[in-house]
Formats: sequence, structure tokens, C-alpha cells
Amino acid sequence: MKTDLRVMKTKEALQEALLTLLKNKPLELISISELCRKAKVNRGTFYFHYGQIEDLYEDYFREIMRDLANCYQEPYRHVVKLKTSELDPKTIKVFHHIEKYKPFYRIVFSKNMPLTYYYLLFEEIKNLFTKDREVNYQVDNTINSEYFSSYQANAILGMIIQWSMNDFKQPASFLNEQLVKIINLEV
Amino acid sequence: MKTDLRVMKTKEALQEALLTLLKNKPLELISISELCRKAKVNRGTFYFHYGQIEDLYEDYFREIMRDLANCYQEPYRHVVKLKTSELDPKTIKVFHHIEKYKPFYRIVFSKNMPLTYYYLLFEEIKNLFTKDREVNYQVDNTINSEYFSSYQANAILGMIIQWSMNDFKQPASFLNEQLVKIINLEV
DNA sequence: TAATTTATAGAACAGCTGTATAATATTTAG
DNA sequence: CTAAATATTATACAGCTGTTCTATAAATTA
Repeated sequence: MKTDLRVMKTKEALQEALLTLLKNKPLELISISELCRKAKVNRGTFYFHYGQIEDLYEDYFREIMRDLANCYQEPYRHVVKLKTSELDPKTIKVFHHIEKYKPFYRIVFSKNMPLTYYYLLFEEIKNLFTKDREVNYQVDNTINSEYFSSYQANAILGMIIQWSMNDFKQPASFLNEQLVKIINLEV
Repeated sequence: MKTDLRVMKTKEALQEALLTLLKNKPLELISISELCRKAKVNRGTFYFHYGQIEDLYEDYFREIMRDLANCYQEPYRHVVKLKTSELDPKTIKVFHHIEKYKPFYRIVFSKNMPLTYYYLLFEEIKNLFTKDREVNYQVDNTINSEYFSSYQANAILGMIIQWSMNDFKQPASFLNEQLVKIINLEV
């Protein structure tokens, strides 16, 4: 029981229409009606597959998340045991990933976007931290690892939020340097 | 030129109607029409003052932010020079503040809420960190203080996000302990 | 290929949105 | 207290939303 060809065709049409419309206006200003007109898909059909435009956007989102996962794994391909103090800024690729998909993240971090996307991003980065810790080192076992990952992941997201507020003006390399300095800071 | 009495009356009516409606359904399900019917205010009048329901909600929001500011300042009333390693978990009050306004924050952190509120919270906490640093200690001056504050503020928000995902089950004191442990962790 | 399943189109409906205008009521300022 | 300023109401309108229904087209399966 494979995916129905009709469904694929419909979804592709909607995807493409969305990306086209996104070139001219932000996500929150695109109506379902407009999208369907553009895609030549009946509005009822849209509702058959999705609930809101955001759900459609999510497909695109997940694709980019895959790229993020790859980017983040990067440092571990070079160094076996990771000590932050010797971590080369260049080996962290998260900020470069963001820079690469700048127009996309501009949307994700815009004020009107629902928290959903932020949470997806959060979960993605959190998982990477959790995985990292399992592989590379142990911490004080009275520390709850769920909260620890959340702390770390969102700290980085904090820098990214700030970066987006600065309209991504600084180069990714600058963010990297700052991150390494902050992590190595004695408290 | 004081605030027009009519305006005050209208805004109060809308505020009250909103809080009433919020008892039965989440913010995103409350329509402007419904709100105005409840408040006995003309829909046009609503648009005269606000753009969306969220703008109305923001008044309420700012009130709670004031409480947060007070809570956070708390530790500095006891200790003059703050060293995290000796910071008593009990002296940090942020988590208690969240716990106190649990129903409110449940809304703020729900998936459909726009990022706006998150950003307001973020700015609030960030400012407190910035102020703290100005008063209490200096850091490596090659570290950009804007990004450093963002890192720290959002790290705490990360724990709060996780907490909200756990439906605020753990007591605030647990979050406090975890935070102190994490901060004092040698990297 | 034929029968069955399932996606899509088209149309209709009540309710919401955002905007605009004119008439009216309330408030403020002189 | 009066005149000017301004907030509120009532009404209307085009367009969007979410849902439901029937007929039709397309794909899967046996």
C-alpha cells in the first residue's frame, strides 16, 4: 500500500505554490485560499491533508532539520573525545547551517510564528546534545540529563535568537568564537 | 491630557471578558467577535485600540513581567557579591515565579502561541542578566555581552520550556537545585 | 481488465476578519 | 457651560475559514 499518486501530486503542487508565495510575502500573510488558487488545488483537498498552512510548511522544515543534524555531528567526525576547551570554533557548524538557510530562519524566528517551530528546533538540538553526552562524557549523575540538555540546547538557541534580532549581520564564525569563549568561561 | 474615560472603560471591559473566556478555552480559540460580544463592545472599537487579541493579552502579560523582575532581583538583596558556587538555590526565585503563575505560563508556552511572548520573556530575563553583570562582576571583555546575556537567559528559559513540557510536575525547588548544579559544573 | 477503494472537485453555509463610513454619544478644554 | 474633539456604535462589504455534501475522476487490488 504505497502513497497514492494523486496525493503526491497534490502535495507537491501545494509545496511549490507555498515556496513561490513565500518569495513575496511572509508565511502569516498567505491564506489557504490564495495558496490553493496558486496550486490549482481545491480548498477542500487542502483540508483533507492539512489543518493549517503551517502543517504544510512543516514538511519543508523537516528537510532542513536533517541538514542541521548533519552539521551538528560534524565536530565528532574529527575529534574522538570532545573537550570544549580544545574545541576548534571551526568545527562547530550549527551557526553555519543557520547562515546557509538564512531566509528560512528569518521566517522561523519572526514574531508571529507559532512556538511549534521553535520547539522542533529545540528538540533537534537537544537530541544532539543528549546523544553527544551519551557518547563522549559523563556528568555528575545528580544532574537531570533532560534539563541539562534543555539548558545547553536553548542557550545556543538564545545566541541564535539574538543573531536573528541583529538580522544575522555578524558572520557565523563570530558566533562560533563567542560560543567557545562562553563555554570555557570559569564561573 | 489624561486617558479618556471611555477608553479606560472599553479596555477594562475587554480585559475582563478575555480573562473570563480564558477560563473555558485557550487564547487561540477565542475570536475577536466572541470577545466583543462578551465585553459588549463594538468590534470596530476593538480594532480602534488593538490589532489582535494578543495585543490585549499583552497588557496582562506586562503586569506579570513586573512580578518576574522583582522575583529575579531577589538574590541580590541578600548577597552583595554574587558567586554562583555559593548561591543558595532558595535565593533564586524565577522558578517560583513561574510556578506561581502556572496557568498563565501554560498558555504562553503552548504550541500555537506566537513567538512574541517568548521574546518578551526572553528580553526581560536578558535585561536582568545584563544588569546583574554590570553591578556584580566583569567577564572577559572579548566576550560580547549581548550574546552572553542571550546565552544565559535562554538557557534558563530552556529549563522552563522543558518544565512546561513536563506539565510543571517537578517543584520549583528542584529546578533551582538543578540550575545551580549546572552552573557550577566544570566544563 | 473489472471492481473497489479513495482522492479530488465543486458548491454551499454560517461565522469570522479587517476595513470603511456616517451618525451618535461622551469627554475634555476653553 | 459651551464648543470642539474624539471615542463608540451601527452597518455594510469583500474575502477567508472550516465544515459538509455529492458527483466524479483516478488509483489500487484481485
